[in-house]
Amino acid sequence: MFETAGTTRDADETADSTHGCESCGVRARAICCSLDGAALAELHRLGRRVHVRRGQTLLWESDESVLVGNVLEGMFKLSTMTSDGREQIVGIVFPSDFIGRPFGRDSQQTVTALTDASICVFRRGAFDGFAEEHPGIQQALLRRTLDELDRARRWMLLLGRMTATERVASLLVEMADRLGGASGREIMLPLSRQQMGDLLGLAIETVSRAMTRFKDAGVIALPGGRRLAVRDRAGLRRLASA
Amino acid sequence: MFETAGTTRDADETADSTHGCESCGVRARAICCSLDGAALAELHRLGRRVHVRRGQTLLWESDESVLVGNVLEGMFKLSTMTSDGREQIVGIVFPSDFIGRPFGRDSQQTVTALTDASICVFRRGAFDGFAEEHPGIQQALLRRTLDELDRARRWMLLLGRMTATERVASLLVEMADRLGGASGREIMLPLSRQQMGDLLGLAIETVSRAMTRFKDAGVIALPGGRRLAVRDRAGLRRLASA
DNA sequence: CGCAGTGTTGACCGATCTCAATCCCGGTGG
DNA sequence: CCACCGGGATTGAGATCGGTCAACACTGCG
Repeated sequence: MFETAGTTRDADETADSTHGCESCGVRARAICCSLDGAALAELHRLGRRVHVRRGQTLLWESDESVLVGNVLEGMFKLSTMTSDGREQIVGIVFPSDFIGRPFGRDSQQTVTALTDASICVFRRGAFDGFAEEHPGIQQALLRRTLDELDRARRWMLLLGRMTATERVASLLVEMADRLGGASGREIMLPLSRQQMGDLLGLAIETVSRAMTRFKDAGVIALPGGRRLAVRDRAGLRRLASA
Repeated sequence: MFETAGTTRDADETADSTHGCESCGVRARAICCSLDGAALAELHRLGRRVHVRRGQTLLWESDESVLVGNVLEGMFKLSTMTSDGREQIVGIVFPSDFIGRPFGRDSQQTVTALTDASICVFRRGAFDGFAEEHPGIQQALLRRTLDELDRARRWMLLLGRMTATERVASLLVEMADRLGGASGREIMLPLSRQQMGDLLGLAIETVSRAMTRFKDAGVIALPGGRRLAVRDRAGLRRLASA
């Protein structure tokens, strides 16, 4: 579900192209790492850097896919909704990850910033054209998409077959792995309880109850708000089973 | 979830290469459609045609991904399991679809034939090497994988947020669209009730109950066994909501 | 200090699961 | 032609997990 750890900084809504790709923080990890100088310069001319605020939506489900891009800083959620408004988060996007649906088609998900964020965006048509000319980009995208598909399918097991306890524990383990580093260290959850519920297919209260049970069992600590520290990683992993 | 309609014929377990790609039934739709004569001949030399029986497993979850291929005839399921044996079907594979995980990595799913089937298989290493040399293949794979990812994510909405009724109705609608053609026509479900449950994240009894409710409501007919006729497609679609 | 938004807790309800009995269809053998 | 058999499918009864509704607590901020 999660791809790469990343940090968030202040952001504003201006667009600029003042920085070259050389200074780009995700240069080595994003799909552009497959490009050499000339091609990179060409791609650079097609893109611009955009800052978005937490909560802002970049693409709407079933609208035409007008833009694609790389995440530079911050995190996004991908979500879909039923016609009556039930929401399911289908992916979390981290810095260096790719956003949007290249090659025709409507966007199948809504893309919303979970934190203030900055991205390097391209008009979809222009990007498609560039990709046609540059197999390296398609190759990089392919590998990324295959990984993403594996992750989505693993999540289907969670949604279809796991209990609430297992789901919440799985999420916390993944969070800790991604954001936390050493055990015992405190991390800041990037998701509200509601968003955790939307990701896990659970009601907000069920998420909350599971977490207090884990806290009472001494497996985690919740110093308040979105702060989390994993006390017993093995125990938590056991609760996640899978 | 489903990609292409297909038929099933008798099959045996022998492998052969007697037929050229020209006569291949999925030539126009599989990823090899991106190849010209010479490259196609080269790929043909790497592959062989294999027949498998219903129930036979090609790849096991978390084993090394040793082979990939194109489905010629028949259908497969992709599935994952929890450590204690709960199963989730994460995809159904139809003729002309691609099977397996190219580019390193373990297979993340078990691939099992739902019907007698035949496929055109390659050793994964050999296929990877070929793909490196032929961007067209990677491009075709990319488009396919993007579609598959969209489908997987749509299914996540079903698993995470839909009721049992909606799930079963959604599946039947999709089945009818894929296999049925005209409304009222009878189709043969490729899945047992158990497999429908494993795909929908439901207990077998829940699937069965939903179907009899649909039958009693006159929306579908169940002439017995795996046979199904959709009587009121609009009504069924309404039950599927989404 | 109070307000608003978020998170927690409790009580209750209902959808879905589980367990178990029965049914039905297709195939087999007498 | 029919009785029997086996496996999948259906049906029923009861248990349970998670959802819903509602009250309350906490946190951060003006």
